[in-house]
Amino acid sequence: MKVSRQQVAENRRKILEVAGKLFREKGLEAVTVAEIMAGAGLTHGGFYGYFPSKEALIAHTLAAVVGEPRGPQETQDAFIARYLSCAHKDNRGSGCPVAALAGDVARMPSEVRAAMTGVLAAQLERLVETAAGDTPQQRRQNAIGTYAALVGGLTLARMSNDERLSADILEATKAFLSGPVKS
Amino acid sequence: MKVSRQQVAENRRKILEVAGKLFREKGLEAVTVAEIMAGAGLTHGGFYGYFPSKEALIAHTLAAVVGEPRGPQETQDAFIARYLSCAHKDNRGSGCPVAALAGDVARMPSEVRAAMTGVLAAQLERLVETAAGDTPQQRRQNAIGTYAALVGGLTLARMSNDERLSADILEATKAFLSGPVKS
DNA sequence: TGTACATCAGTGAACGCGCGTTCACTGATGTAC
DNA sequence: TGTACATCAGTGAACGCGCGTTCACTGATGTAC
Repeated sequence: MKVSRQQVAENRRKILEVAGKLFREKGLEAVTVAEIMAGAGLTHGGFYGYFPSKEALIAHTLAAVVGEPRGPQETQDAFIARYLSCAHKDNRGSGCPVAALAGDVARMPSEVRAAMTGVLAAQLERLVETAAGDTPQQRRQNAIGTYAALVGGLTLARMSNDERLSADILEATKAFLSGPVKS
Repeated sequence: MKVSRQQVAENRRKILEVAGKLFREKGLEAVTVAEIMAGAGLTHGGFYGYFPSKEALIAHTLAAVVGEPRGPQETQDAFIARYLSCAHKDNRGSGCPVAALAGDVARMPSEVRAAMTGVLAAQLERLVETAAGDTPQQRRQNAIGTYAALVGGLTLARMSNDERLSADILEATKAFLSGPVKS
Protein backbone atom coordinates (compact mmCIF):
# COMPACT_ATOMS: atom_id res chain seq x y z
CA MET A 1 0.00 0.00 0.00
CA LYS A 2 1.07 3.53 -0.79
CA VAL A 3 2.23 5.71 2.09
CA SER A 4 2.34 9.44 2.74
CA ARG A 5 5.31 11.50 1.58
CA GLN A 6 6.11 12.30 5.19
CA GLN A 7 6.16 8.59 6.02
CA VAL A 8 8.51 7.97 3.09
CA ALA A 9 10.94 10.56 4.40
CA GLU A 10 10.70 9.08 7.88
CA ASN A 11 11.29 5.57 6.50
CA ARG A 12 14.37 6.65 4.63
CA ARG A 13 15.74 8.30 7.74
CA LYS A 14 15.03 5.18 9.78
CA ILE A 15 16.68 2.88 7.20
CA LEU A 16 19.86 4.98 7.31
CA GLU A 17 19.78 5.04 11.11
CA VAL A 18 19.33 1.28 11.47
CA ALA A 19 21.92 0.59 8.77
CA GLY A 20 24.44 2.84 10.49
CA LYS A 21 24.03 0.96 13.74
CA LEU A 22 24.01 -2.56 12.27
CA PHE A 23 26.93 -1.98 9.91
CA ARG A 24 29.09 -0.82 12.80
CA GLU A 25 27.98 -3.69 15.01
CA LYS A 26 28.32 -6.58 12.59
CA GLY A 27 30.32 -5.35 9.62
CA LEU A 28 29.24 -4.29 6.14
CA GLU A 29 28.91 -7.76 4.62
CA ALA A 30 27.40 -9.59 7.58
CA VAL A 31 24.35 -7.31 7.69
CA THR A 32 21.59 -8.26 5.26
CA VAL A 33 19.19 -5.98 3.43
CA ALA A 34 16.27 -7.87 4.99
CA GLU A 35 17.69 -7.31 8.48
CA ILE A 36 18.00 -3.56 7.92
CA MET A 37 14.48 -3.26 6.51
CA ALA A 38 13.03 -5.31 9.37
CA GLY A 39 14.80 -2.95 11.77
CA ALA A 40 13.09 -0.05 10.03
CA GLY A 41 9.71 -1.80 10.29
CA LEU A 42 9.46 -2.72 6.60
CA THR A 43 9.87 -5.79 4.41
CA HIS A 44 12.95 -6.38 2.29
CA GLY A 45 11.29 -5.94 -1.09
CA GLY A 46 10.69 -2.25 -0.50
CA PHE A 47 14.37 -1.53 -0.11
CA TYR A 48 14.93 -0.94 -3.82
CA GLY A 49 12.48 1.91 -3.81
CA TYR A 50 14.91 3.76 -1.56
CA PHE A 51 18.34 2.70 -2.80
CA PRO A 52 19.50 1.03 -6.03
CA SER A 53 21.73 -1.46 -4.21
CA LYS A 54 23.13 -2.45 -0.85
CA GLU A 55 26.41 -0.85 -1.90
CA ALA A 56 24.68 2.48 -2.52
CA LEU A 57 23.13 2.27 0.94
CA ILE A 58 26.57 1.75 2.47
CA ALA A 59 27.90 4.82 0.71
CA HIS A 60 24.88 6.93 1.75
CA THR A 61 25.12 5.69 5.32
CA LEU A 62 28.74 6.79 5.55
CA ALA A 63 28.02 10.11 3.87
CA ALA A 64 25.24 10.72 6.41
CA VAL A 65 27.75 10.45 9.26
CA VAL A 66 29.63 13.50 7.96
CA GLY A 67 26.47 15.58 8.08
CA GLU A 68 25.50 14.58 11.62
CA PRO A 69 25.32 17.36 14.22
CA ARG A 70 28.33 17.43 16.55
CA GLY A 71 28.31 17.45 20.29
CA PRO A 72 29.89 20.33 22.18
CA GLN A 73 33.59 21.01 21.62
CA GLU A 74 35.75 19.12 24.12
CA THR A 75 39.44 19.15 24.98
CA GLN A 76 41.71 16.67 23.26
CA ASP A 77 42.32 14.83 26.53
CA ALA A 78 38.59 14.47 27.10
CA PHE A 79 38.14 13.16 23.58
CA ILE A 80 40.96 10.67 24.06
CA ALA A 81 39.51 9.42 27.35
CA ARG A 82 36.09 8.99 25.80
CA TYR A 83 37.42 7.32 22.67
CA LEU A 84 39.51 4.82 24.61
CA SER A 85 36.85 4.04 27.22
CA CYS A 86 35.44 0.58 27.87
CA ALA A 87 32.02 1.96 27.00
CA HIS A 88 33.20 2.87 23.49
CA LYS A 89 34.97 -0.47 23.11
CA ASP A 90 31.79 -2.36 23.97
CA ASN A 91 29.41 -0.20 21.92
CA ARG A 92 30.41 -0.65 18.31
CA GLY A 93 26.93 0.25 17.09
CA SER A 94 26.97 3.80 18.36
CA GLY A 95 30.73 4.36 18.27
CA CYS A 96 33.31 5.60 15.79
CA PRO A 97 32.49 4.36 12.29
CA VAL A 98 36.10 4.69 11.18
CA ALA A 99 37.35 2.23 13.79
CA ALA A 100 34.40 -0.10 13.27
CA LEU A 101 34.51 -0.20 9.47
CA ALA A 102 37.99 0.77 8.27
CA GLY A 103 38.95 -2.83 7.62
CA ASP A 104 35.79 -3.60 5.65
CA VAL A 105 35.89 -0.40 3.66
CA ALA A 106 39.45 -0.92 2.46
CA ARG A 107 38.19 -3.74 0.22
CA MET A 108 35.07 -1.97 -1.04
CA PRO A 109 34.56 -0.25 -4.40
CA SER A 110 35.53 3.32 -5.00
CA GLU A 111 32.14 4.84 -4.18
CA VAL A 112 32.24 3.46 -0.64
CA ARG A 113 35.89 4.25 -0.03
CA ALA A 114 35.34 7.82 -1.15
CA ALA A 115 32.49 8.24 1.34
CA MET A 116 34.59 6.83 4.16
CA THR A 117 37.55 9.01 3.19
CA GLY A 118 35.17 11.93 3.66
CA VAL A 119 34.33 10.75 7.18
CA LEU A 120 38.03 10.43 7.96
CA ALA A 121 38.85 13.87 6.60
CA ALA A 122 36.04 15.46 8.61
CA GLN A 123 37.21 13.72 11.77
CA LEU A 124 40.81 14.86 11.26
CA GLU A 125 39.68 18.42 10.63
CA ARG A 126 37.86 18.45 13.94
CA LEU A 127 40.87 17.03 15.76
CA VAL A 128 43.21 19.63 14.31
CA GLU A 129 41.17 22.33 16.06
CA THR A 130 42.15 21.13 19.51
CA ALA A 131 45.55 19.62 18.67
CA ALA A 132 48.71 20.93 20.30
CA GLY A 133 51.53 22.40 18.22
CA ASP A 134 53.07 25.73 17.27
CA THR A 135 52.49 25.57 13.53
CA PRO A 136 49.53 24.32 11.52
CA GLN A 137 51.78 21.55 10.20
CA GLN A 138 52.61 20.44 13.73
CA ARG A 139 48.97 20.50 14.75
CA ARG A 140 47.99 18.43 11.76
CA GLN A 141 50.80 15.97 12.43
CA ASN A 142 49.71 15.62 16.05
CA ALA A 143 46.08 15.21 15.06
CA ILE A 144 46.89 12.44 12.58
CA GLY A 145 49.28 10.64 14.92
CA THR A 146 46.82 10.85 17.80
CA TYR A 147 43.93 9.63 15.69
CA ALA A 148 46.01 6.73 14.35
CA ALA A 149 46.79 5.66 17.91
CA LEU A 150 43.13 6.02 18.94
CA VAL A 151 41.81 3.96 16.04
CA GLY A 152 44.58 1.38 16.42
CA GLY A 153 44.19 1.14 20.19
CA LEU A 154 40.44 0.71 20.02
CA THR A 155 40.75 -1.85 17.22
CA LEU A 156 43.33 -3.90 19.10
CA ALA A 157 41.31 -3.77 22.33
CA ARG A 158 38.18 -4.92 20.49
CA MET A 159 40.07 -7.72 18.76
CA SER A 160 41.61 -9.20 21.87
CA ASN A 161 39.94 -12.17 23.46
CA ASP A 162 41.60 -11.46 26.77
CA GLU A 163 39.63 -8.91 28.77
CA ARG A 164 42.67 -7.97 30.82
CA LEU A 165 44.81 -7.37 27.73
CA SER A 166 41.97 -5.31 26.26
CA ALA A 167 41.80 -2.99 29.25
CA ASP A 168 45.60 -2.87 29.33
CA ILE A 169 45.75 -1.70 25.72
CA LEU A 170 43.18 1.05 26.30
CA GLU A 171 45.01 2.30 29.40
CA ALA A 172 48.49 2.12 27.89
CA THR A 173 47.41 3.92 24.73
CA LYS A 174 45.76 6.64 26.81
CA ALA A 175 48.93 7.05 28.89
CA PHE A 176 51.11 6.97 25.78
CA LEU A 177 49.14 9.83 24.25
CA SER A 178 49.06 12.09 27.29
CA GLY A 179 52.37 11.29 28.96
CA PRO A 180 55.48 13.07 27.71
CA VAL A 181 57.54 9.90 28.23
CA LYS A 182 58.86 9.14 24.80
CA SER A 183 62.61 8.62 24.62
CA MET B 1 44.33 -40.89 -5.91
CA LYS B 2 46.28 -41.42 -2.73
CA VAL B 3 49.43 -39.38 -2.29
CA SER B 4 52.68 -39.88 -0.35
CA ARG B 5 52.93 -38.82 3.29
CA GLN B 6 55.57 -36.28 2.31
CA GLN B 7 53.21 -34.81 -0.28
CA VAL B 8 50.45 -34.57 2.34
CA ALA B 9 52.71 -32.59 4.65
CA GLU B 10 53.72 -30.33 1.76
CA ASN B 11 50.09 -29.82 0.76
CA ARG B 12 49.13 -28.85 4.29
CA ARG B 13 51.98 -26.37 4.42
CA LYS B 14 50.97 -24.93 1.07
CA ILE B 15 47.30 -24.61 2.09
CA LEU B 16 48.30 -22.62 5.19
CA GLU B 17 50.67 -20.46 3.15
CA VAL B 18 48.10 -19.65 0.47
CA ALA B 19 45.39 -19.08 3.09
CA GLY B 20 47.65 -16.70 5.01
CA LYS B 21 48.25 -14.63 1.91
CA LEU B 22 44.67 -14.63 0.62
CA PHE B 23 43.07 -13.92 4.00
CA ARG B 24 45.24 -10.86 4.45
CA GLU B 25 44.61 -9.68 0.90
CA LYS B 26 40.86 -10.10 0.70
CA GLY B 27 39.58 -10.64 4.23
CA LEU B 28 38.50 -13.77 6.06
CA GLU B 29 35.00 -14.06 4.63
CA ALA B 30 35.71 -13.00 1.07
CA VAL B 31 38.17 -15.84 0.49
CA THR B 32 36.55 -19.15 -0.47
CA VAL B 33 37.70 -22.65 0.40
CA ALA B 34 37.80 -23.49 -3.32
CA GLU B 35 40.05 -20.49 -3.97
CA ILE B 36 42.52 -21.53 -1.30
CA MET B 37 42.64 -25.15 -2.48
CA ALA B 38 43.12 -24.05 -6.09
CA GLY B 39 46.00 -21.89 -4.93
CA ALA B 40 47.52 -24.97 -3.32
CA GLY B 41 47.08 -26.94 -6.54
CA LEU B 42 44.19 -29.07 -5.27
CA THR B 43 40.40 -29.26 -5.66
CA HIS B 44 38.02 -28.00 -3.01
CA GLY B 45 36.68 -31.39 -1.95
CA GLY B 46 39.98 -32.42 -0.46
CA PHE B 47 39.97 -29.56 2.00
CA TYR B 48 38.07 -31.47 4.67
CA GLY B 49 40.79 -34.06 4.84
CA TYR B 50 43.04 -31.33 6.21
CA PHE B 51 40.76 -29.17 8.34
CA PRO B 52 37.28 -29.78 9.79
CA SER B 53 36.00 -26.36 8.70
CA LYS B 54 36.99 -23.05 7.18
CA GLU B 55 36.88 -21.56 10.65
CA ALA B 56 39.43 -24.10 11.90
CA LEU B 57 41.69 -23.19 8.98
CA ILE B 58 41.49 -19.53 9.96
CA ALA B 59 42.52 -20.33 13.52
CA HIS B 60 45.39 -22.55 12.35
CA THR B 61 46.54 -19.94 9.86
CA LEU B 62 46.77 -17.31 12.58
CA ALA B 63 48.45 -19.71 15.00
CA ALA B 64 51.03 -20.49 12.31
CA VAL B 65 52.02 -16.82 12.16
CA VAL B 66 53.18 -16.91 15.78
CA GLY B 67 55.51 -19.82 15.01
CA GLU B 68 57.09 -18.22 11.96
CA PRO B 69 60.84 -17.55 12.08
CA ARG B 70 61.70 -13.89 12.71
CA GLY B 71 64.00 -11.69 10.67
CA PRO B 72 67.02 -10.13 12.34
CA GLN B 73 66.42 -7.76 15.26
CA GLU B 74 66.01 -4.17 14.11
CA THR B 75 65.79 -0.82 15.90
CA GLN B 76 62.36 0.54 16.73
CA ASP B 77 62.81 3.40 14.27
CA ALA B 78 63.65 0.96 11.49
CA PHE B 79 60.60 -1.12 12.35
CA ILE B 80 58.39 1.96 12.33
CA ALA B 81 59.74 3.09 8.95
CA ARG B 82 59.19 -0.33 7.45
CA TYR B 83 55.73 -0.72 8.96
CA LEU B 84 54.54 2.67 7.70
CA SER B 85 56.09 2.35 4.23
CA CYS B 86 54.11 2.52 1.00
CA ALA B 87 55.37 -0.97 0.23
CA HIS B 88 53.69 -2.34 3.35
CA LYS B 89 50.54 -0.36 2.67
CA ASP B 90 50.28 -1.81 -0.83
CA ASN B 91 51.17 -5.40 0.09
CA ARG B 92 48.44 -6.63 2.39
CA GLY B 93 49.11 -10.25 1.46
CA SER B 94 52.60 -10.38 2.88
CA GLY B 95 52.19 -7.69 5.53
CA CYS B 96 51.11 -7.48 9.16
CA PRO B 97 48.21 -9.86 9.82
CA VAL B 98 47.02 -7.82 12.79
CA ALA B 99 46.45 -4.69 10.70
CA ALA B 100 44.97 -6.69 7.82
CA LEU B 101 42.57 -8.81 9.87
CA ALA B 102 41.86 -7.09 13.20
CA GLY B 103 38.49 -5.82 12.01
CA ASP B 104 37.38 -9.21 10.69
CA VAL B 105 38.60 -11.13 13.71
CA ALA B 106 36.72 -8.97 16.20
CA ARG B 107 33.47 -10.52 14.97
CA MET B 108 34.73 -14.12 14.78
CA PRO B 109 34.12 -16.93 17.29
CA SER B 110 36.30 -17.45 20.30
CA GLU B 111 38.67 -19.94 18.69
CA VAL B 112 39.73 -17.44 16.04
CA ARG B 113 39.93 -14.49 18.41
CA ALA B 114 42.13 -16.47 20.77
CA ALA B 115 44.55 -17.30 17.95
CA MET B 116 44.73 -13.66 16.90
CA THR B 117 45.20 -12.51 20.48
CA GLY B 118 48.23 -14.81 20.51
CA VAL B 119 49.61 -13.08 17.42
CA LEU B 120 49.07 -9.70 19.04
CA ALA B 121 50.72 -10.74 22.31
CA ALA B 122 53.74 -12.12 20.45
CA GLN B 123 54.06 -8.92 18.44
CA LEU B 124 53.88 -6.74 21.57
CA GLU B 125 56.49 -8.89 23.31
CA ARG B 126 58.89 -8.34 20.45
CA LEU B 127 58.26 -4.59 20.45
CA VAL B 128 58.90 -4.31 24.19
CA GLU B 129 62.46 -5.56 23.61
CA THR B 130 63.42 -2.46 21.64
CA ALA B 131 61.05 0.04 23.27
CA ALA B 132 62.37 3.10 25.09
CA GLY B 133 61.66 3.65 28.76
CA ASP B 134 63.33 3.43 32.15
CA THR B 135 61.08 0.83 33.72
CA PRO B 136 59.49 -2.32 32.26
CA GLN B 137 56.09 -0.65 32.71
CA GLN B 138 57.21 2.35 30.66
CA ARG B 139 58.65 0.14 27.95
CA ARG B 140 55.44 -1.85 27.73
CA GLN B 141 53.37 1.33 27.63
CA ASN B 142 55.51 2.71 24.85
CA ALA B 143 55.37 -0.56 22.92
CA ILE B 144 51.57 -0.68 23.11
CA GLY B 145 51.09 2.99 22.26
CA THR B 146 53.52 2.75 19.35
CA TYR B 147 51.92 -0.41 18.00
CA ALA B 148 48.44 1.14 18.28
CA ALA B 149 49.62 4.11 16.22
CA LEU B 150 51.28 1.81 13.66
CA VAL B 151 48.22 -0.39 13.20
CA GLY B 152 45.90 2.60 13.14
CA GLY B 153 48.07 4.60 10.75
CA LEU B 154 48.42 1.72 8.32
CA THR B 155 44.70 0.96 8.52
CA LEU B 156 43.71 4.58 7.86
CA ALA B 157 46.18 4.88 4.98
CA ARG B 158 44.83 1.71 3.39
CA MET B 159 41.26 2.85 3.83
CA SER B 160 41.68 6.23 2.21
CA ASN B 161 40.72 6.63 -1.40
CA ASP B 162 42.91 9.68 -1.74
CA GLU B 163 46.50 8.68 -2.53
CA ARG B 164 47.83 11.99 -1.21
CA LEU B 165 45.98 11.66 2.09
CA SER B 166 47.25 8.09 2.37
CA ALA B 167 50.88 9.13 2.02
CA ASP B 168 50.22 12.05 4.35
CA ILE B 169 48.91 9.76 7.06
CA LEU B 170 51.90 7.42 6.81
CA GLU B 171 54.35 10.33 7.00
CA ALA B 172 52.57 12.16 9.80
CA THR B 173 52.27 9.03 11.92
CA LYS B 174 55.96 8.30 11.38
CA ALA B 175 56.87 11.84 12.42
CA PHE B 176 54.47 11.72 15.38
CA LEU B 177 56.15 8.56 16.68
CA SER B 178 59.75 9.73 16.31
CA GLY B 179 59.46 13.45 16.95
CA PRO B 180 59.40 14.67 20.56
CA VAL B 181 56.81 17.31 19.68
CA LYS B 182 53.90 16.47 21.92
CA SER B 183 52.62 19.36 23.97
C1' DT C 1 63.40 -58.27 -2.85
C1' DG C 2 58.93 -58.98 -5.17
C1' DT C 3 53.83 -59.19 -5.20
C1' DA C 4 48.82 -58.69 -3.69
C1' DC C 5 45.85 -56.02 -1.39
C1' DA C 6 43.94 -52.73 2.08
C1' DT C 7 44.21 -47.95 2.88
C1' DC C 8 43.10 -43.39 2.15
C1' DA C 9 44.26 -38.57 -0.35
C1' DG C 10 42.19 -36.47 -3.94
C1' DT C 11 38.24 -35.68 -7.33
C1' DG C 12 34.17 -33.37 -8.79
C1' DA C 13 29.19 -33.61 -8.77
C1' DA C 14 25.64 -32.54 -5.69
C1' DC C 15 23.21 -30.60 -1.57
C1' DG C 16 21.36 -27.05 1.40
C1' DC C 17 21.33 -22.62 2.63
C1' DG C 18 21.25 -17.63 2.66
C1' DC C 19 21.91 -13.73 0.25
C1' DG C 20 20.92 -9.63 -3.14
C1' DT C 21 17.68 -8.61 -6.30
C1' DT C 22 13.27 -8.75 -9.19
C1' DC C 23 8.45 -8.57 -9.97
C1' DA C 24 3.37 -9.01 -10.13
C1' DC C 25 0.21 -7.51 -7.12
C1' DT C 26 -2.25 -4.58 -3.38
C1' DG C 27 -4.38 -0.76 -1.53
C1' DA C 28 -3.70 3.92 0.59
C1' DT C 29 -2.49 8.49 -1.10
C1' DG C 30 -3.06 12.62 -3.37
C1' DT C 31 -4.66 14.94 -7.44
C1' DA C 32 -8.01 16.51 -11.09
C1' DC C 33 -12.44 17.90 -11.69
C1' DT D 1 -15.70 20.74 -0.34
C1' DG D 2 -16.63 16.11 -2.23
C1' DT D 3 -15.64 12.29 -5.42
C1' DA D 4 -13.28 9.21 -8.95
C1' DC D 5 -9.19 7.64 -10.40
C1' DA D 6 -4.17 7.43 -11.46
C1' DT D 7 -0.07 6.90 -8.88
C1' DC D 8 3.19 4.47 -6.48
C1' DA D 9 5.13 2.68 -1.59
C1' DG D 10 5.01 -1.58 0.30
C1' DT D 11 4.42 -6.80 0.18
C1' DG D 12 6.14 -11.38 -0.14
C1' DA D 13 7.03 -15.13 -3.31
C1' DA D 14 10.48 -16.32 -6.46
C1' DC D 15 14.98 -16.24 -8.98
C1' DG D 16 19.89 -16.80 -9.59
C1' DC D 17 24.02 -17.26 -7.66
C1' DG D 18 27.87 -18.57 -4.77
C1' DC D 19 29.29 -20.49 -0.80
C1' DG D 20 30.57 -24.28 2.82
C1' DT D 21 30.11 -28.89 3.14
C1' DT D 22 29.19 -33.93 1.89
C1' DC D 23 29.88 -38.13 -0.49
C1' DA D 24 30.52 -42.01 -3.74
C1' DC D 25 34.18 -43.04 -6.38
C1' DT D 26 39.21 -43.45 -8.13
C1' DG D 27 43.73 -44.97 -8.16
C1' DA D 28 48.43 -44.38 -6.11
C1' DT D 29 50.67 -45.60 -1.78
C1' DG D 30 52.59 -48.43 1.51
C1' DT D 31 52.22 -52.63 4.08
C1' DA D 32 51.93 -57.74 4.93
C1' DC D 33 53.60 -61.85 3.44
